[in-house]
Amino acid sequence: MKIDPDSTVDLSAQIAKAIRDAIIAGDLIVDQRLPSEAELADHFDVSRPTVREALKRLAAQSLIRTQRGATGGAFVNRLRFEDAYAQQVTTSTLLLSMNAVSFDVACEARYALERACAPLSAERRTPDHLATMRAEIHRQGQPGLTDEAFCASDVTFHRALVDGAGNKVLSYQLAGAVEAMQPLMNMITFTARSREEIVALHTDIADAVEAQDATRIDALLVKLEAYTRLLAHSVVAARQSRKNKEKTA
Amino acid sequence: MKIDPDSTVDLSAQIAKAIRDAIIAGDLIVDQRLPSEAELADHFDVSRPTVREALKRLAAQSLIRTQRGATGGAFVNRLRFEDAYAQQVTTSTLLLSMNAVSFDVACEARYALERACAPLSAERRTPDHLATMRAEIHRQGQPGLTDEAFCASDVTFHRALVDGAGNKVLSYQLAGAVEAMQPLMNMITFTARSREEIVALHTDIADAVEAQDATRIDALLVKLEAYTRLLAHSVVAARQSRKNKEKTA
DNA sequence: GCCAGATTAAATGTCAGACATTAAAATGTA
DNA sequence: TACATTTTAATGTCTGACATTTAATCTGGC
Repeated sequence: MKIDPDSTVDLSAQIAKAIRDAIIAGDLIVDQRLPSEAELADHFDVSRPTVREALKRLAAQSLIRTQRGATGGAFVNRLRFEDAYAQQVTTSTLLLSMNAVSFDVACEARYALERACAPLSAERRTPDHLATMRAEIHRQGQPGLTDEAFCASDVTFHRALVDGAGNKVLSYQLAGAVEAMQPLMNMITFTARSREEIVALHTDIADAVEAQDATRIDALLVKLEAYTRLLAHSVVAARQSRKNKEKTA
Repeated sequence: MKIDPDSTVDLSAQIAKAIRDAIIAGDLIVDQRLPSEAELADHFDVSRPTVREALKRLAAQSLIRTQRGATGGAFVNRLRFEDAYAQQVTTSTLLLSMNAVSFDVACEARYALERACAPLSAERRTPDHLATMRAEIHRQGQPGLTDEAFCASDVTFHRALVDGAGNKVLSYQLAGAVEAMQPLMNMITFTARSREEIVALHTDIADAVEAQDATRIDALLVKLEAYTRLLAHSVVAARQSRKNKEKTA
């Protein structure tokens, strides 16, 4: 592991990269302890604060964890699916908001991916997944539910559908796509009428999943996507007309 | 933005979280300059090194960038799709290797997602995408190509297919799934015979994409997935039998 | 001999102050 | 005005110190 002290790049960034590469290459294995900060400082010929900045960079990516105390230090972290989920959701959310990704593009991506899960989910869903879906459908029918809570329940419902595929990698990849949509979905105001419509579709989907009818799930997801986009467009249109009114007034 | 100095959590982690939350909430907008390190240290009532550790954490997630000089400082970074790609690939790769995800599970996820792109790609692919696919097919047919180079070309081919869908969000989500497979694919030794087979399938896929025949693309991807898994299994089997031989010897 | 408590040691966490380096802005000059 | 120089404000880095945490070790009493 070496760095170039003459490079214009931050020393801490270089050190972080060197260690990260070692982890990716398998030179440092899970739960292995890195040398102490003092030893690393000595090795790279930099000061301890510089090493610390490098370690914090790695910690931010969940690549290492640190423990204080006598036998403490920095350890290569086993990257868990849950940790990766959280990061992916944050990244995806920011990506959508900062790049002004349109509702349609995000929605298309989400449903395309979700439909990819449908056949596997039809085949492998467990009673647990079905139970979660039914429970969320029930929650979505409750009067007095805020729009935020409705959206959150929607996310849980769809995650159950995705998790039903019984493929952790698939679930991980989709977590970002589904959850990153939530801020966009939250802009929609769900009327009693539209909630009824969505709950009906969700019920049909749950039935189809229970019946292990992949074709039907796919068709229902297409319908749900179309309906969601219709709702979003009507919100945009309503805003537009309000704007025009204010202009003429 | 506040932190709790009595918490057992690192101050730098708390500060990073506070700033990250502010960015996600939209309180800090793209390209906005954060207060200087000295000002932040003052605000949070900590020392400059502590603030710096927090900023490095955010830099590691591409949430901020820093500039030196008189008008320098830390700026909220526009998270670009390319930056997010890179991070997602790193995370996905580690996730697969550290959690001992089986070839079959990763492969299933990858092809499920890729098939989700197929209909869109059939509809929207441009001459550029087709050209890339043809070029990579040609490269894959060259004799003397290393297995690594063959795999890399395979990734480029499949990314062209995915990008053909013309949905940046979809491309982003799939980058991880496709590229993270590469280390696993690299374990396979591609014989001349198997390369021929793959090139033939790739050619058929390119033809189907050009003909905008979504159904055919889907069927070919299913075949390609089956063949890839077959190859992987034969490698595993070969290794197993060699092992047994050594044992008895 | 063994256990509980005190001590020690080794590591990270934090701080203070200094200097180096960078790059833009302000200033001076032909 | 155009160009070279100086100033300035910021990040990057270093040194050295102290605080805190935690496990291992030592020590005294039973």
